[in-house]
Amino acid sequence: MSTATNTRTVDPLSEARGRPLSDSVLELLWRLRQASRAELARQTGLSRSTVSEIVTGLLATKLIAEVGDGPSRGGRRPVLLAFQDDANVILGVDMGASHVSVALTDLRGQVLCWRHADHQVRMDPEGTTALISDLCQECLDEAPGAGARLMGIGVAVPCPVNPRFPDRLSEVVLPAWAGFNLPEALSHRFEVPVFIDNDANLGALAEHWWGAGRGLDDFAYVKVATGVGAGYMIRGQIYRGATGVAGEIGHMTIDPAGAPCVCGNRGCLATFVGSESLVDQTRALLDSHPDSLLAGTEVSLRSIEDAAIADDPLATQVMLEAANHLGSAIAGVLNLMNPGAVILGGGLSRLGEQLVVPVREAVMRRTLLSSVAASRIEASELGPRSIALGAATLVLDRALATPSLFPGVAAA
Amino acid sequence: MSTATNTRTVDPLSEARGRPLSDSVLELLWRLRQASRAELARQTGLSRSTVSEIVTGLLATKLIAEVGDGPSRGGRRPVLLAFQDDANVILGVDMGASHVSVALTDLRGQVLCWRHADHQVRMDPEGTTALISDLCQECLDEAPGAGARLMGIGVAVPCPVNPRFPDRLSEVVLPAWAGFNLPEALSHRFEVPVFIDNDANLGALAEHWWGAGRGLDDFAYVKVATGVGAGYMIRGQIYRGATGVAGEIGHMTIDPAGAPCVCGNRGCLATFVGSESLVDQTRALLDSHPDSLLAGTEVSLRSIEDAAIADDPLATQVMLEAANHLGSAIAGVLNLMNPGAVILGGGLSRLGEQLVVPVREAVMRRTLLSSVAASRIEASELGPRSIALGAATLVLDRALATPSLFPGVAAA
DNA sequence: GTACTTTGTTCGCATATTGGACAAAGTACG
DNA sequence: CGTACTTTGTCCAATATGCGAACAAAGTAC
Repeated sequence: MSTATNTRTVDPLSEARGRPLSDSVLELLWRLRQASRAELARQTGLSRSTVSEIVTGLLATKLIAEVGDGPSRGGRRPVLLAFQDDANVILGVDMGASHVSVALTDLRGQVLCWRHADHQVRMDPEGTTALISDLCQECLDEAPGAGARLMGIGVAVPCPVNPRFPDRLSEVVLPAWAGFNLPEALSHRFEVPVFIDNDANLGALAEHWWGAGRGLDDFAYVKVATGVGAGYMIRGQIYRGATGVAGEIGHMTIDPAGAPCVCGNRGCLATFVGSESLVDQTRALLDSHPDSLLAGTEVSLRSIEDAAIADDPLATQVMLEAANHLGSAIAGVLNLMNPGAVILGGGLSRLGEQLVVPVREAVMRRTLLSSVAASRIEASELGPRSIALGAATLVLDRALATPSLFPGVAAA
Repeated sequence: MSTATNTRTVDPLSEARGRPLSDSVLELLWRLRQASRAELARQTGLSRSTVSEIVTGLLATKLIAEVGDGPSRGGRRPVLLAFQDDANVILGVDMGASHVSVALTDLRGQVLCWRHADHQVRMDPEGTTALISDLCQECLDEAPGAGARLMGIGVAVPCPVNPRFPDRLSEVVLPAWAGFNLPEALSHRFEVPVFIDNDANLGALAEHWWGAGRGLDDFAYVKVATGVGAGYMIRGQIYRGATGVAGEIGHMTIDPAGAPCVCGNRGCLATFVGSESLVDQTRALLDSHPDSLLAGTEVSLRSIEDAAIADDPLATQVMLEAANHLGSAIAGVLNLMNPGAVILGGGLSRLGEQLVVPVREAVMRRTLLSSVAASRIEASELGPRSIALGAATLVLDRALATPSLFPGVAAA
């Protein structure tokens, strides 16, 4: 009774089985973009008659449309059906520790509108919720007719999400948010279902659909920004662990003799590559690099990244060390989980190959098992918008798996 | 054309979807052991008429039987149906680096017959295959009528298994076995389907069905014996990674300044807790412990375990150090994967709490994230037979998910 | 122009499952 | 006891889903 009607849990595991085959037609057409009924029949294994019937139903929803004839394959020319990417829009919210971003996307992950604001999210649930609502509304207002076509909102949060209680944000990471129900607030305001998940998980989801993880059902996404976190795709689905805290790579022990960490341990990855640590390291080295681009400036993670991109020797050195430590942790991920790829995201991935190459080298130094060492290690293809995009994709993902989530599609 | 008809791949991912609901009746009755048709209808959500029809079919296969009336729930007394655990038998083969064990089980994981033989498996595919065949035959001969009721053979191998080519054993770990097709040989000899998987994976499966992992859909099993390996249950299924080598925990770096490992790296877990390392450590300490139980004996992993169980100070010290290093690696597993439990198996788990308690302490020292540190860490409940049992369970697992594998059940 | 191919629809059929009716067998209680 | 209600298991008609065959429309190949 207390949960809002429109707020959805993250992963309805119970419905994994017994999904009607007919649902896969829509998903397939989404993937193919365009196809004839006959082609859909061939690829789904359904009969042409069955596909015809399903297509008739989908045409009524306006999610697909007939768009003329295709080329003949030696007989009558097929009627092409096309998935209508603009039939609906989705809002994706990236709530960071100190910023909020909102993306309005179509059903192909195209960003139609983008809003970003710096805000101290951690301490201010009410203000943040109001800000998110405003940014969402701005996006909807900017795109003509978007309000009426909105099908859902996805939210990425910078803390673990327990799949069993997706509405409650972790009191450990965000104590001020205890008892505050962001999804319900958004669901009430915009009257659409709201889905929520951890930011690294949604980065992985975005890469799986649109980026370097396309075609891979098992890979890891490592987000290196203010903090470090990992998200996993396992068998094509986000993996959250038993209690939703899988991917806490930031507190892996890299060096038992390292510096103490806020978590109470020593030598955690976060103590080497967290933004605070990188800024400190940079400041300490400034004396011996008086001609660095960073000399005399207010050093921040972003300014270090920029300097490294500009080939500043000091910043490059800091990044190389960070890459080395990242490599140690990633070697552990490879040994334990054997992902098909490791995709590096977050602010540091702006460095591209400048980051990836030394990480690869560090991994090689730590894993000589040939099969493991062959794993792909790559930078994100999606850039800073990947988290908000992933949040929107969460909604799309659920809807294509369960078409009754689309407005206008009758529930099975 | 080249694959044997009866050799099955490990995990037919493709058939995950569209499984007929009727199949779940058998699985449910297996879980419940006894239930009436009405009870099955309530729990599956199917109508009583449907369940009745399905039950009629299953009765004909002798997999289930009517076993009298149950207590009334306020009306007519229900006819109890019982799963017939002895309707079929399964052979589980544990092929280690230097031993072979075979278990004959019923459909409830009960070991009906057990055979064990030491053998240098690594270099001798032909001899090992013959030995396995003989041990299997002995088990079948010992149990009356077992030969006719055999439904399948599961095989655990001490190397990674690529799900896409389950028949080919890793040339890296077992070079002499390259091109040798063990499953095909067994399938031809016994004329039943043969399933194969890695030993740690099957240890995890056994714990999931019969041991400390019951009721947990996400946990890790760590096998500490001659080598160290991990098997994962993820969402109730074995997880093998992108290329089947997930769980290579033995080559995780514990200490970057540690001793060199055969893998070319330094400070791997295997260099601390592998049998060779433990034997070496023990020998080195023998001088300073002249009154140890191990003094003057041929030290082996097994004798160290025995001595530790007998509270020998030297052996205890070696085990404590091993537990400490194991804890480091397990802390990494907890941080990365957030399993619901970590179950310790293999020879060292004979120590029980003597091993588990120091491992827990070491983990606590390395993971202070409250949610992670709360993870259960336990010793295997199944003992040395767990791997062979898991191999047999692999067959049972597949058959309950796909009843047409049971002899006598018509294919859908 | 003729023979073959491909597409999409229509229609009858097979299969799985449901829901209602019903008889058998029980309980609850005056 | 007898009556009213419950539960169980079966039978049967109704329904939904998907398939295959047949067919007309539209195209290609030569």
